[in-house]
Amino acid sequence: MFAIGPTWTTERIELLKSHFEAGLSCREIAVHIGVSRNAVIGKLSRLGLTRGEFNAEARPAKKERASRSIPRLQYQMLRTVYEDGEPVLAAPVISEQRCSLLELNKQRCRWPISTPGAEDFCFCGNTPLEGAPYCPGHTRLAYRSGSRQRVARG
DNA sequence: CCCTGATTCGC
DNA sequence: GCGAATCAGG
Repeated sequence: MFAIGPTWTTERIELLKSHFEAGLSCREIAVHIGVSRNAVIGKLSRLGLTRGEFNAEARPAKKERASRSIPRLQYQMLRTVYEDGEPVLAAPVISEQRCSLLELNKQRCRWPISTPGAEDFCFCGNTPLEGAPYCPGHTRLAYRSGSRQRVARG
């Protein structure tokens, strides 16, 4: 396949901004592009596209960060090493009704089927849940509630 | 308890 | 500059 050298290419950045402006969460953007959530946030911050960047201030140091203190960090790390042990993989959700942005409607799952450098920017287009922007399968992935997206299930 | 956003540090 | 780690809030 195509070996991706540079992490953030122009297409990747455009995709990042597109999804960011589309209202997608950093985690969703990350999983869509194929990078980590922090990578997306880091790049966004570097690009100056942070969502809380209205004023160039108003948030210097609300409570002062006591250097590298390790208060409740341990439990988070334990959770990570116990639960997470594998990278996030794309979901094998069957999207036969893929559609373009123009064809995207309320009756279409708006899951960005986009590849870094792909010419065919499409969406899932499946029937979404009531009140949900994604279809049941993608909703499960987008909002990993109840069970994590660990195992990929069709 | 889990997730999301933003900042900071290390490479 | 990129990514992971860390902190803080919802």
